[in-house]
Amino acid sequence: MSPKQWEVVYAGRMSAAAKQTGRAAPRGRMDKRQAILAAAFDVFARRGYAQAGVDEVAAEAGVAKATVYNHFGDKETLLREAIAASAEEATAKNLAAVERLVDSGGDPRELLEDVGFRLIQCYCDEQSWALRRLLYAELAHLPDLLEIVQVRASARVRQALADRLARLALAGRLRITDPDAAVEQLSALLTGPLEARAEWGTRRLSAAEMRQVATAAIDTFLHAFGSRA
Amino acid sequence: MSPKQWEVVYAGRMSAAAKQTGRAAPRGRMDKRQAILAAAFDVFARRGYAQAGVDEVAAEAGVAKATVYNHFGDKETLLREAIAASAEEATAKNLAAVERLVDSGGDPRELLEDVGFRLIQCYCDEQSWALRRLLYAELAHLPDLLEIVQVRASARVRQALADRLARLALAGRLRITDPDAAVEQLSALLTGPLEARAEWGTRRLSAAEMRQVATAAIDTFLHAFGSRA
DNA sequence: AATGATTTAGACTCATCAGTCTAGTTTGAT
DNA sequence: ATCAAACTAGACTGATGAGTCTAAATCATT
Repeated sequence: MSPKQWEVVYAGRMSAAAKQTGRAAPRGRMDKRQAILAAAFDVFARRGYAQAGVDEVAAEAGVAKATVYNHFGDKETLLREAIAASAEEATAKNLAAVERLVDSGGDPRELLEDVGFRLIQCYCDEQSWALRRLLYAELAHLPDLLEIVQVRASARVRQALADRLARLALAGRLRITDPDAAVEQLSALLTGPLEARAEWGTRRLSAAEMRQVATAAIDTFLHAFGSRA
Repeated sequence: MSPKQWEVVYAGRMSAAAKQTGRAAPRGRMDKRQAILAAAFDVFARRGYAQAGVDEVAAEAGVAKATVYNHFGDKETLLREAIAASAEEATAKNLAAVERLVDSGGDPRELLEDVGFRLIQCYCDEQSWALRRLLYAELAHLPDLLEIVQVRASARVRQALADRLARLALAGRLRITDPDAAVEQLSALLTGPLEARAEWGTRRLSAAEMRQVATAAIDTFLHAFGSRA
């Protein structure tokens, strides 16, 4: 990649970060910064925040420890930024799945099963499990992590899903009075069974098993919210 | 309490622990042991495993640090035992709720809503959130915690619930083919919405809100599994 | 009262690790 | 080619905390 292109990425991220958080603008070269964030997330996810050493992150990022401190100031900020970046990434994938929820005239069951399956795939992604683990783990002493993930990830996906369900209801494909309540039930049905089945993220699920969970979830959902119930 | 009574408790716990884990028998006086376990869980839950100091646990238990080591050998064992004890306690409460699920001839909706509400109350207990947080947090580097909680807590409650649902189905109050699948859907509907609503355990839910979640869950559940669907 | 096990306060060792500092090297832009 | 900013290796400090040890005190039992 040429220097010009890096600049574009750099400027893009800077303005986004500035708008959203008002934090001091990141300094230093962008490729290093990205590498550090990725390494930090991996190491934190693998070892836990307290057990992870900044030296270790630096080593995995192929960077000197001082560079980490030059970019992020301290370990806590590094965690926050790594989590925020990872959450952003995961959200994008989730939104892409929700976007497929458009009425194409066919049986809504098939459509919902497809989108449900895709959402389950997102949820079962290794990084996704790691993100939730990290969040749960550090929530007690870094309560502001919640805001990062809830506002910038979870709430956005729910909002998008509610919008799509509302449109399907308006088109007569579903019988929904409160789209938010419907989303609440749907996402519970989709993700609830995964905790136990995937053994809280320690076991990989086969595509078949994920499909099965999606089918069961949509079946129950349609009994409650389908138009020809 | 008299010394005799302590002996009884002591022996009881020893044999149970020996059967289940094969760990070395606990030594020392039982009241101290209990106090340490309770304090350890509190401190670990409040600060996280790595951030918690054994000195801190000892202080909160009103005990010398050496006593902690005399009872549990090291910090990791202390965590395991504290989690196991807490999980046992939580399971007992859950099972008590499930036990109320008996056909009394009336509308099954009311019955299910009552039991659902009670299960939600258990789930939203401060200690219950702390337990899940701790579990999630340390699962990555102590995988055997999963077995403790899954086998001795989660699975037992699901089993009991499946049994009760099967009896209701047999009595014609529900239309269920696979009780395990029904339990999976039901518990997803009951607990799924709580994560977001309780902001992952950082916010206390009102009884009214818990009731509302229970009502919505049972409503959806009965659309799918009620006999006069 | 005697005894053996348990508990206690607190000092102590040793390892780990966040964060700093230094002195020299690389890099990108002009 | 030059310059300033970014990067590097690695030594260093200071704090924290797990686990041990000791000598005295307390407890339960006989």
